[in-house]
Amino acid sequence: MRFGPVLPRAFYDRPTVKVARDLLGKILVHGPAAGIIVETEAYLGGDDLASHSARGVTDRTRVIFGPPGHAYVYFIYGMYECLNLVAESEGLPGCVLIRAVEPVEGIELMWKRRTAAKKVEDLASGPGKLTLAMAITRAQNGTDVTHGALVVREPAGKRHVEIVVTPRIGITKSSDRPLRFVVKGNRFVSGKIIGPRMDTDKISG
DNA sequence: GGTAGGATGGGCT
DNA sequence: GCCCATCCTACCC
Repeated sequence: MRFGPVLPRAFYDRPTVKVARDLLGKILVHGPAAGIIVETEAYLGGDDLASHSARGVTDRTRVIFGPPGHAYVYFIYGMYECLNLVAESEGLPGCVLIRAVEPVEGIELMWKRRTAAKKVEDLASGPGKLTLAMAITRAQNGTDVTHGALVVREPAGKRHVEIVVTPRIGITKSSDRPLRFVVKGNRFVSGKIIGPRMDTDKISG
């Protein structure tokens, strides 16, 4: 087997910030396509007004309040879809937006799916780009990511990842919180600017 | 190297 | 009717 075991539900059944940090370096797999997760954002419950869950349970947000280890895929700006992984115990909101992966398998397929990409770094360096590259759509909304075609695996060999913490991208509400997590120095992250570095030790949860 | 503006449609008030 | 957890192109240094 090319990668390690699939992450179990217990991995996701924890505080959202911990799940977001620990997902860095793990392998997102969808069928023949796979990539190393290099950038995530945490969307919390409580007073996090940037979260889709902030206005309560609706048809769209139901999955965020459901059991951990499921995919929340939403449609944005009339054109794109974004992948989240649900954290926290059932009944509590919390999810992790996957913002970028470093392609490792099915790269030829990704080139076909991402006709606008000019270099490898463009294939999946953004939440809308990676769903295109990996063919993840709203068809996967609500699916269980602890088994099946869409899963997250441990990497083949464990290695330490250094994490940079910044504010989240593209939001206006609750925009000052240190809830974006990036693999330090990785060139497959979204955008050109990593953003202001914040104090990792101040993260709680 | 950089950025401004448009595409495009679902969710919610 | 307004607001988006975005991306791409055109255009300008």
